[in-house]
Amino acid sequence: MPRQASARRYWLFKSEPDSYSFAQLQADGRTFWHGVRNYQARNLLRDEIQVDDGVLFYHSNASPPALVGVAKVVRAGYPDATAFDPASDYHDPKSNPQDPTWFQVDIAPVQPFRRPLPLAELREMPELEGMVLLQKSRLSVQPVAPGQWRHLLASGGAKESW
DNA sequence: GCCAACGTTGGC
DNA sequence: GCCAACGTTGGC
Repeated sequence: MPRQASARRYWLFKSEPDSYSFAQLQADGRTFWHGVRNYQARNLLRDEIQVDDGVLFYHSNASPPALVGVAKVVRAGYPDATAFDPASDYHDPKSNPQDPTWFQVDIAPVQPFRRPLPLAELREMPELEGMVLLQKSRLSVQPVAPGQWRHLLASGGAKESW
């Protein structure tokens, strides 16, 4: 049974554009969001993030750091195989394939913001009071409240839905 | 490049 | 279980 539209949830994924940019996601059409090695983010990837959820794509360590586009979840959490690969930068020798520690989801691009929203500008928006990104948090996968989502899409000139 | 904030590790 | 030391993130 399909979920109610009201059950769709929203997330923010950070990526350094030098390693993986929104433009690259658009070129790829879809990607495996692998390499997350933080337990709080892992819990979201494994337990909370569902197909069709919305994703805000954030460029960290960029000039300026900014929200740059909208993506959607196309596959829910499953084990991150790079953890088992000794040749991978993300190899985790403590992770057991029988009981994986690290998870990933797949996302696909929806559309870029017509106007990227720099972090400094986000900090000025009263609508974003309490947003995880603006708190002292280094979480690379984090929740976004529905009101914040709507505000950000409107501000960035992106459509409400897909 | 600096460095503050944060998360993880490991000795005890 | 505490907490100091260490490594990483990420804005500036």
